[in-house]
Amino acid sequence: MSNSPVESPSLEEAPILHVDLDAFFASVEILDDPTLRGKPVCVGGAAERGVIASASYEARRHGVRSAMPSVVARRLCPELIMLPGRFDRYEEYSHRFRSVVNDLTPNYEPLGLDEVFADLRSLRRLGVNPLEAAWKLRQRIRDELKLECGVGLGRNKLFAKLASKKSKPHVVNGELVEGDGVVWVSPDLERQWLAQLPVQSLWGVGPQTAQKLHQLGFRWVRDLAKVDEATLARHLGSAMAATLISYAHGEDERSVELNRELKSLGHDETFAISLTTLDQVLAQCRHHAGVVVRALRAQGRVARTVSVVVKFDDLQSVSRSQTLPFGVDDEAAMTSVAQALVRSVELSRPVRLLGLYASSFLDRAANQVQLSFDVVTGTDLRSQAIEVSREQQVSSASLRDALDDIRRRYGASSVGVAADIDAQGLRIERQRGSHSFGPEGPV
DNA sequence: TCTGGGGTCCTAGGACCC
DNA sequence: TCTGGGGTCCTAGGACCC
Repeated sequence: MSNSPVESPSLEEAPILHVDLDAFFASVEILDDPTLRGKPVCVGGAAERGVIASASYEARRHGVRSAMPSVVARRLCPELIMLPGRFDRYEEYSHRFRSVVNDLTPNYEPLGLDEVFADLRSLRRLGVNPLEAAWKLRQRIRDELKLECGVGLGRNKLFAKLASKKSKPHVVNGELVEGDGVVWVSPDLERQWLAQLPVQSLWGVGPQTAQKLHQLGFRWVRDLAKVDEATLARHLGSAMAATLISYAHGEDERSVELNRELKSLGHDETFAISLTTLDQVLAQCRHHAGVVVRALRAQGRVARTVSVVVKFDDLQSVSRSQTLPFGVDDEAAMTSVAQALVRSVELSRPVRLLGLYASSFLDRAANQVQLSFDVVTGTDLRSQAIEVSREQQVSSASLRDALDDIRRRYGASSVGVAADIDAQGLRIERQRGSHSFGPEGPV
């Protein structure tokens, strides 16, 4: 992989830049504790159900990778140092990282904490050379943050991202090979990559889609360039088919989007020991609701849609959601809705994960106006104090309606079951490996 | 070896309105 | 009496990304 010096692209040839910090969480931990340097370090859950979120290159030499179950990582590397993660600290570094990018151009789009895409086209008037800008950016990140990174340049997001991946260090036969630091995808390289890359290197092709494509006989990006779109759409859906065929021709219309609005937020937890009683599940709903409403308030948002996800030990998951006529951001309301939703799920097996998510956001201020409007139409208000208490009444009446609605949607019988379970306390007992609950016997 | 927690987007079907 | 087609919103599930 070489970029000869004469091949210095113009902004038209390399308008999109992608930066990716190396082993971000693990690198921050090493910066904060230099005694970790040179050791196999990773950040992630150490418990039985934990996975690796970030691994130092020393850990990667032993085969440890992010998204790998921690038990596997420990087997591959018994001396692995596993750290729980300090996400506030990573966010601080992430802000500093974005601030350095912002000095180059404000036209950037973050992806997670450790990546950004930037559109360099607005720098045309300044006579910016993309390769020089990329090297300078990389050097500033090294100097000011003491973090390593890879930078990719390309005609679009597709190639910029493939390039930054290529620019990074990688492990070959247990040995670390330095990356190039900055990679520009020249037209020659585009052709070479489109011909030689496996389908799973494309954005959006994960294990499931890769398997489907393999079964259809498509292993390489070049194979996808010859496919009939309608045929592919029958197997992957129309959006995925159109996207992959575009990518296979080197086309990617995605723009660098500034100031993307948050669309949902939530909290979920995989329990080290699965929950086996309704009381435990309801208590977790309350806990999750607290986390979610604090995040909502920090964003100045209220959410109209509340969703819960329950994942069982067999990894099967069930979701329930309800869209309210008003937004919520208080713990009691969020807890009520979450608990009503979770009661509509048949909890006959141990619960491995519980998730609670909020979406369909409204501005907090807009929501108050709406609640006030409801009040004013019905009443002649004489004081702010009364208005506030009436708002609460309206809100709780609407909330009652919403809870009734959830019960209605899942039928009177499921309400009855839920009520019975509630009254008697759900018991899930292990009986010769199977589970039963309440008076109903084995399920 | 057996899969986290933060998110995004897509699909399909049903309800409802015009 | 039976029937249309499009648009929007909502719900459940699935796949993917970092």
